[in-house]
Amino acid sequence: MKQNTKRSADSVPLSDVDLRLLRIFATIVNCNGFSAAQISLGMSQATISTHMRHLEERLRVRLCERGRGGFFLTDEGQKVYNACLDLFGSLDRFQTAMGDVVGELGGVLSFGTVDAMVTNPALNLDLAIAAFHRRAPRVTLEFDVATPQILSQGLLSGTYQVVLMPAPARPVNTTAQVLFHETQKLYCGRSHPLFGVADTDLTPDLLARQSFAGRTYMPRLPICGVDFDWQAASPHMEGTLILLLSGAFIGFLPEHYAATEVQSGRLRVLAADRFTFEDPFQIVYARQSPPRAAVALAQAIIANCATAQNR
Amino acid sequence: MKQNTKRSADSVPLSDVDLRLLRIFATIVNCNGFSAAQISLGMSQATISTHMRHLEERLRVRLCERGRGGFFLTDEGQKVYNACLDLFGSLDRFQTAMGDVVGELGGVLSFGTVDAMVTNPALNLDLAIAAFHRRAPRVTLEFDVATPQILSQGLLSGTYQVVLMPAPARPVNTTAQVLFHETQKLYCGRSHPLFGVADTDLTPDLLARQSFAGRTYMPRLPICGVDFDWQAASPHMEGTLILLLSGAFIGFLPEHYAATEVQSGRLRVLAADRFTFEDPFQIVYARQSPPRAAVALAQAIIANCATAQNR
DNA sequence: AGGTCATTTCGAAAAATATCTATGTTTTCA
DNA sequence: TGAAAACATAGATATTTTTCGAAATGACCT
Repeated sequence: MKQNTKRSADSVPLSDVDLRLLRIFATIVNCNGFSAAQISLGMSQATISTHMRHLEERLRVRLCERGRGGFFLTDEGQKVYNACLDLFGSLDRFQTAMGDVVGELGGVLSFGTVDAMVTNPALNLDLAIAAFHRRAPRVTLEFDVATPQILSQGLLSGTYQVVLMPAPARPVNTTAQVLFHETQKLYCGRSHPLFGVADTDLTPDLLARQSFAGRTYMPRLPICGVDFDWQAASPHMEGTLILLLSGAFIGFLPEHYAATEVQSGRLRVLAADRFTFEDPFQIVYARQSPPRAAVALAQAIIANCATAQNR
Repeated sequence: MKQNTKRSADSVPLSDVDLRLLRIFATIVNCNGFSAAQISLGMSQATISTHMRHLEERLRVRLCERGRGGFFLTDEGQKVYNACLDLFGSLDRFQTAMGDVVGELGGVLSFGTVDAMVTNPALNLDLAIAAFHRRAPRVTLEFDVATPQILSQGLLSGTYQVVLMPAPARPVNTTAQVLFHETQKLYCGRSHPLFGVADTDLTPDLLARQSFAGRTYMPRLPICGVDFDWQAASPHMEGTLILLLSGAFIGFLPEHYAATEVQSGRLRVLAADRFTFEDPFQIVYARQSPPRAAVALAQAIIANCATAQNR
């Protein structure tokens, strides 16, 4: 018998055995060298060398330069390495799915959120995660911080299974629940010209003339009736904060996030009553066949959120 | 040496060797039985049986019932099978990426389109595919027909690399080019009350009172000034066509698609001059790191489209 | 030139895998 | 009840894979 089997030497590698080579390759890259990878891989460096040769033969490409001059990836090696990480992600997800089938919560769960969620007093993310880990101790939790765009995209592409993000942009085919509303107020730094101006003098017109620092992903529409003059933008809160502290810009921050800076006198609220809006936040996960661990995490977060609209 | 390595028996399977088992499993499912899979797999039924046992031991779940009573998947087996198809898709994509690195166009390329694209005279999809295959003969082309929603979602999740769909809903992080405009006109079937009515008597008001069959994914807004009475919807053209032929509904179809039915007298245009609109169609693919084969296919389609706005 | 470091190559032994043939077991159907 | 179909199991064997130790290479430093 045995008609096909043997992988034709001219075809690209991939399949079965080769997967191990890819894992070895990735480990070598992480360890930055063959010798250093010995411990991680638990094999002699002679063996490692052999494996690398096999992989490079399959791919017909040199993946890394090595030797006395140091270890570094070639261009192709970099691409392959990236592709590997993607692939391993898929394999993780498969493993999670497998664990689901068997009934045990296991594998890897990727959670993504926008930044500045720690200081939020209503959302007890730490407690939620503790609770989740108690309930699903064998799940490896991957915690990532990114922009809403990246998050919703990653949710669709499977990079994230659960995501915490502002509400306006809910991706299709997902289940979402609004968790809380974040109060955003307008601030400026101590050295900003408006720092000493009385609230009553802060006309929309005056504010519209100031350099404004916004969130990169926000639409540049008028806010609270003011058509701000976007002169800077940052995708995250910390960036915005620094811009404001510089004294060159005014901009919005979540109240809880700005609180400490306000107390220390480095930041000031501008007409708190007039320039404020509520940003709704939601917890989102895939609608069809979300891993049970994903649902568990979402529930843990909802349960631990003080102001959650518990349906 | 050798500290970890060995997969702990209690952990879920996955890894290296097991991948082969999954492939075997999928083949068995496709063949609907062990004996039938012998030829496809090129191994004796005894061997196949052994493999299945191994897989089920790893997963600690019975995947299928077999025996004289017939072959069928258990619930778990069905889930695993689905997860497998996902996983194989990821592996295909990895292989494509690998081919890209080496410089040869290979692997699998998934193309998705809405239906009723064959009869479109401007778009020479057949020619485009022929040209693409000449240029990239080693690429396995997967051709799928689906709704715009599914298509744009699949584009983001990596299920499709290239997609042909109506223009309004372009997903983020993609490259798109409008290819052509499809002329949509209003039709009704031979047995419909309006079939004999003169065009001049077809007032918007009269049309608004007819039962209307629309496309599932279209927003239910007024079209050409008429607020149609949605009483049926289908996600594809063929469904819409049957609804119209039934004589119970009026509805829009692409002109080229309705042409044959109009000629045979089974369909009639309703006031062609007044009730018509142009639906723009676009070719879309991922913006960052699209496989080169994807770009090649997109270009082939653009090149072969008569009315393409060649930038 | 000599020494060192990182890797490569070689050859052989051990371990794991894959597969077959032949023979049971179970279930269905006549 | 018995034959046939579909699968399971056992034992034997061939093949592949993995790994290591030891020696070789080759660049770099002094």
